[in-house]
Amino acid sequence: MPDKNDKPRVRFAPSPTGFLHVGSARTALFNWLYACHTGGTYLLRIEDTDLERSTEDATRQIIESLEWLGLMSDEPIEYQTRRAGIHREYLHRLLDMGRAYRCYCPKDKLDAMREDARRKGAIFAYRRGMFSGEESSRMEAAGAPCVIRFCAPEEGAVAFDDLVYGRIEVRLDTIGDFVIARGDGSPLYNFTNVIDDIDMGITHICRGEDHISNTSKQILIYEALGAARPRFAHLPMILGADKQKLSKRHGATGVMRFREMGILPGALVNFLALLGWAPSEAEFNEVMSMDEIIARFSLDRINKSPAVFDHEKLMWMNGMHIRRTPKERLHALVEPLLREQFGGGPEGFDPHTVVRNPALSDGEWLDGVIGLATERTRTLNDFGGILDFFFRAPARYDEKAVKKLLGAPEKVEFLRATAKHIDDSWDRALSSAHDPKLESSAAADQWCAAMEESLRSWSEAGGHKLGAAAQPMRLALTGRTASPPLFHCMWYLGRTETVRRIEACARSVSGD
RNA sequence: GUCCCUAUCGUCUAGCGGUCCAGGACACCGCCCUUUCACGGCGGCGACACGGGUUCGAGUCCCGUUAGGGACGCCA
Repeated sequence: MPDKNDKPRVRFAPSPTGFLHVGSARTALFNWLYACHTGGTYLLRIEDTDLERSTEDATRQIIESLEWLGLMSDEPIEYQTRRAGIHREYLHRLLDMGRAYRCYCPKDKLDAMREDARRKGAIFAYRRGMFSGEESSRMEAAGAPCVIRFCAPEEGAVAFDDLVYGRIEVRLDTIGDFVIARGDGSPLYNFTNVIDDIDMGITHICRGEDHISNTSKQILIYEALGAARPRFAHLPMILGADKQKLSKRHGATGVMRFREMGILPGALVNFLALLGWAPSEAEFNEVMSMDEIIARFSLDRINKSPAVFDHEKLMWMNGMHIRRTPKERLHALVEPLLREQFGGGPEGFDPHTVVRNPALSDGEWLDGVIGLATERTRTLNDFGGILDFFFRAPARYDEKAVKKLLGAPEKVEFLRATAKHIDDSWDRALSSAHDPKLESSAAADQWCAAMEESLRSWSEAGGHKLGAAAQPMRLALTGRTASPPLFHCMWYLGRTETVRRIEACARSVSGD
């Protein structure tokens, strides 16, 4: 029996200063995938030590986003502000060991030194002793506020083997005595992050590439404390179309925005997983479920180069996921959207505004209609636009199409004759779909096939191709030249409404 | 400016010294299926940033150049 103790423990540690960004979501995802693949544990830690910028609202939104993506913590969520005792304890330990010290150097002096160094093209690394004269002692005696700095070694180098980037080495003379606690005593990121990772037993740290330069500082703290350092895996950045780091400027970047756009969480996860990572198969189906991704995932196949977020590909992938979603699930997702757009109470759509085939139950009808749109969508929000004519008769007809398809009186006459034929043969087509054992959608298919055959032979007998009859009818029924399959539209609209719409269109076009 | 990192089709990527006149996916363009749109199928367009090495042989290793990104906080 494998021991949970030798399994990886990973965490996602967002700071609640705004909504969950897709870049952060991708970091959370990779941690989660690694934990799932290895049978390890995935934790969530809210890094809210920056009281100025952290908000409860952001915390709530981040958790909501993670829940939606299915990336929730295996253990209760940790909040850094509730761990202050631990931070204090370690801070004193470093102070007692002489690996940290109080620094009274005023901010303006610091700024001047930084500016000076930059002008000379040098690295600014603050060192203990740079401000320790009389003034410093006086301030200390007066109990002035001071920051606490980590006492960093000055010679040699820190190195670590990044699981993605390989060996990274940084000279120690580029790292100064960095601040680990503010003037008010509250601890800072580079410190709390390390302490919490030690305390929570984190074995692998997977985070954005922008943290590479923090890593060497953090390793120094691990070493000062004699703690085992975790393995690091840095993820390449996600870029916008302009190749700049993805930000609000690039439009939708918040995870919840994608939900509003009608993106499926599984599609976003799938898309994000493939940004900077690819399975080992040379050729593979890019459309994958979470389980398929987990099974293939490994850190050593993560790319080093940054990736541009391709919105078009996300849309394509979302369409693929919509088509893979089981009927019932899709119905549950789409029905509220249709209801919102076309009205109707909790009991169903208002029968006075939605005229439909009375032979079908509410459920059969909605399932059927949603099924007609499914392969035509890229987002959940597309359903309404494709199916609108089922919920209300066309208010006007595509002008160019009217001119082309119904521009002559004889064409309008032919449309009227077509309506009559549909009306006359409706029930005959129905008899072929009579088998009560047939599922509703199969019955619909049979009726459609029968009706198509009927209309085909009728129009061919009159010297017309099927399309000559079908296209004007599509226009009459939907107001457009593009729609789901015509006979299915007729079937779900029902006999009365189909005939009514065709006549209404003929009247409207001929101006009487 | 300094430090770190990166560099294959427009985009996401496969490639871990010969099997690559570079493979797949999105997008785009044709054709097929077809009553329209879509789905699906088939085909096309399209890349190893540049220059030096190393090697019998380099997209693959090394060094430069160039370009891009990140970090240089009492933010995380």
